[in-house]
Order: sequence, then C-alpha cells, then structure tokens
Amino acid sequence: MAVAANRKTRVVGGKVAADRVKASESPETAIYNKIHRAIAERRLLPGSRLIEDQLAEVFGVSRMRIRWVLQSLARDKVVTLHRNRGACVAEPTVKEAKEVFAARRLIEGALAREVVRATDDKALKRLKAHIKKEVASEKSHDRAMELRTSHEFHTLLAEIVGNSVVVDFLRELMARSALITAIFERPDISVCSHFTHSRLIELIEKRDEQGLVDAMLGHLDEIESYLTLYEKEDQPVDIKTIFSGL
Amino acid sequence: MAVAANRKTRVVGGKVAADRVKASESPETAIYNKIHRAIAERRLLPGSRLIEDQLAEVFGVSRMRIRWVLQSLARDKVVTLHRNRGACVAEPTVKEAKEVFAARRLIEGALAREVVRATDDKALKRLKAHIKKEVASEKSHDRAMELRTSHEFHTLLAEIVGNSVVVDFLRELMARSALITAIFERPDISVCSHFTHSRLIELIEKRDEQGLVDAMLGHLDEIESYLTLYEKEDQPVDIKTIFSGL
DNA sequence: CTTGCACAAATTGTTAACAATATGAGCAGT
DNA sequence: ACTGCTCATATTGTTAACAATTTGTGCAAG
Repeated sequence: MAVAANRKTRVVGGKVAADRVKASESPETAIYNKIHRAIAERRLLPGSRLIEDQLAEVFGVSRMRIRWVLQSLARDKVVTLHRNRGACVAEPTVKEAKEVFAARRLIEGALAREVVRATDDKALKRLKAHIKKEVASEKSHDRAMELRTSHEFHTLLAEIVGNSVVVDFLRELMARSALITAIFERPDISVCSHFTHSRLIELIEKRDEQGLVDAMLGHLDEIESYLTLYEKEDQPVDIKTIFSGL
Repeated sequence: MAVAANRKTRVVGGKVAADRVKASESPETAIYNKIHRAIAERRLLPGSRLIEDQLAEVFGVSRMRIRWVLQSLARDKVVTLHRNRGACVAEPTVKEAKEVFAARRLIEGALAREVVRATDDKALKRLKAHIKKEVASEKSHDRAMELRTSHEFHTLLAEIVGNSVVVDFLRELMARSALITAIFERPDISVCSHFTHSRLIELIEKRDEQGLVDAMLGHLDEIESYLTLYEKEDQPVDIKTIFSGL
C-alpha cells in the first residue's frame, strides 16, 4: 500500500488512547481503507465517479489528502484516474480478471512448494487458528467479512514463507481479487472455502508438496469458476460493419 | 509505475512534434525516470537526501510535482520517506536484496514454464532481436545501459507470456534489482549475460521446459552470486553489551 | 568533557485561492 | 431530428503563502 502508515501510537496521560487498535493508521490510510472497503463491499459500484470535494467533505479533510488517497487507490487498480476528469471506481474487464487469476496461479502455485518447506509447528498453529476465524466469518453470514478472511488465508501462506516482497505482491493480488469477486460474483453460488483451506493445511502437514501445488491450483480454478467471466458480446455493430464494408 | 503516463501525442501543424519519442511521458514520469536513472547509475548514492526545493529548482517545476514523484519513487522502494524529515535514496539491506532475488526465482522460475508454451515464431524473433541489442550494449561499455538492456530481457519473457499483471510485477522486480545491483555489485566482476540469455533462448526453441526452468534459476543464482551480499557484522557493541550485562 | 536548554535555520506539511479544463444545456441553423 | 456552436457550471490542476516540525548551533551549568 502506498499510503504511509506510520503515525506514532498516541498516548494520553500514561494510558494508550482509545483508538489504539487503529493507532498505526495515518489519516490517509484510514480513508484509503474506508473507500477500498466500500468498493469491495459494493456499496460503491464500478464506474461511480469519486469527486474530490465530496470525499473531502465526507471525511472532513482537505482535497489534497483525498487526491493523495485516490492516487494510491489508482496505483492499486481499485480506481481509475482520467486526466482532468477525475476518478472513477475501477471497472475490471474480464480480461483483467483472468489475468489476475492467472498471476495468482503462477505465484501461489510456486509459493505452495515453498510453504511446505517453510511450515513449522508455529506456522501450523497460525494456519489452524485462521481456519477458526474463517468458520466464524462464515457463521456470521457477512459476505464481505467472509471474503476478507478467506483472502487473508492466502496472504498468510506468503507470510509463512517469510519473503516480504512476495507478501506485498500477494496482498495486491488479493485486493484486486476482492474487487473482481465483488463485481463478477454469481449471486447463486456461495463458496464454503474454509473446507478447502483445511484440506490445504492437511497437505502441508503431510509435506505433500506436489499434492499441495495441485490442490492450490485446483482451488484457484474453483474460485475463478464461480465468477461469470465471459466476454460481453455486444459488438460495436454499426460502426464496425460500416468500416468493414469499405 | 504510479505516475500517470498519458499525455496525448502532441501534433503541430499536421506533423508530429519533435519530442515524439517521449510523447507518452507526462512531466512527472520524465522526472521520475531521471531521478530513478540517477540512482540506478549511482550518481545519487544510497542515503543521499532528496530535498524538495532543490529538486524543484533543478527540474524547473513546483514542489508539489516533486512531492508527487517522490511518493511514486517511495512506493517503488527506490527512495524512503520519513514523515516530516523528507526523502532519501533507499539503502536496500542485504535481507531485502536476498528477498528480491528469492521473489525473482519464484516468479521467473514459474514463468519459464509458461514461456515455453507461449513462445511462437514472432516471439522468438523478438527474443533474438533483443540479444542483438544486448550485444551492442556490451560493446558500448556503458555499464548502465548494459544493465538496463539485460533487465529488459527478463521483462520481455513476461511480455511474451502476455499477462500484464505479471509484466508489472516483473518490471517492479527489475527496477529493484537494478538498484540492488548498483549498490552491491562487485567491481571486480563484469557479467557477460547475453551469452546466458542466448542459452535460454535455445532451450525455449527446443521446448525444453524443465531445462529452461533450471537454467533460469541457475542464471538468477549466478547474478546474485556476483553481488557482495553478506550481512555487515558491525555489532552495536557498546549498547548491546551493556544491555546483555543487565 | 558532557549535558541540557533555547533559539535560529532549514525543510516539510497544509491550506485556500486561483487557473485550466471538461461537461452539458441551450439554441440556432439545416 | 441532427449537427455545430456558445456559454455557464462543475470539477480538477497548480501555485504561493503560511504553519508545523525537525535539526543543528551556541552557550551556560555541572
């Protein structure tokens, strides 16, 4: 995430301030997260314009702050910026969605091998603890939280391998996946992913490297198959036929 | 790259303007590239302070522009930003360098398989044409250009696979590699990489998937071995001993 | 010789006003 | 109806002045 997150923990009279849990967030990151979440949860629909003045007023900050945040969101492909025409919530194309999933297969597939090598008892505990979180999320029937928790599992695998460069890539891919899922999700299917994730953990425990790789790739295929990723066939008929006639 | 690069090609009286080759660069990207290049070519050494006013004057733009560019450079890990204390040229640690190369092995190793599948005649031509560029760069004895061209080869492989998400990741990794190489390069060795790259192309031509993967991993190990990546052992002796004494 | 303090200088962070640009409505001409 | 035009409006882009912060220096006290 481009927005710096390094405001010091605020201490008041010897006691940590009330917003301690969010203490590591600069105002910029806080706004970044709010907008990002609003988009991922589809309260802000793809294509919606994001007007600086409005956001500035809503969040009670100056326009430059908003500008800054929008830049960050744009770099993470969550909004698109048009010179002199402002920002819109990104509208990922089908092509883009497929590329993101292809990239995930590439990276997470390769990562799977490393995970087997890197997982120790402590890591296993973290993984199993995370499954509990996923179960709780699914029970709550809060789709947004479900998705977040589920994505965190994938980032967690990268964290276990311990390469922060890869972790950053994974985070970025998860953020984009969240947006893509929000947009292309089929309303008729609801994935029960904690089960699949448990299966992955079993394979890690068994040190079944190839099995884990295959299961991971299968898992990603499964997720992708739950989306409606077909190109829209609305040909630009009128103009095209005219031009092909020439 | 976070800085938008989308100024329209300027047309003057029916003829494309003289700066056509750079027409796609906004003033921000131009400055971004200049600073980035100065760092990669070690004209700006790691740790050097980058003072907004100075840069603004040098490039003849306002401070806000510089601020914007510094933000982009920071996100690409080429400079580090300290709240209220300005920007410095990044000083990649040995740990960071190793992580970047580990990430490269992960991604480029996995990419190698895809490359074999994705390479057609046209792609082969591009690859071979690029080797010529590398040869020319090496002849010129311009170390900076040599490095650039060499890195472009790796990005080119990603381009051939055709996944723009992966291409972006690779570009980022190459930029960081360039900086890392610039900093940790051993002055006594000069890599003659076009030969190794030619070997990779041969393997692609032979459709030797596993061979290519192995060769690529070996290549990356080789590059890394040409750097002086040992942790500096200058223990914080004084303080540490005092504390361990307690 | 070190520590602590106050103050000055350099630098970054923020704001509000202004300039430039794009968008859409209205309206005339065909 | 459709095109082309002008102008008002909304919105973004830029600037310059101001506020806040950090850093370094000098000086006095221990």
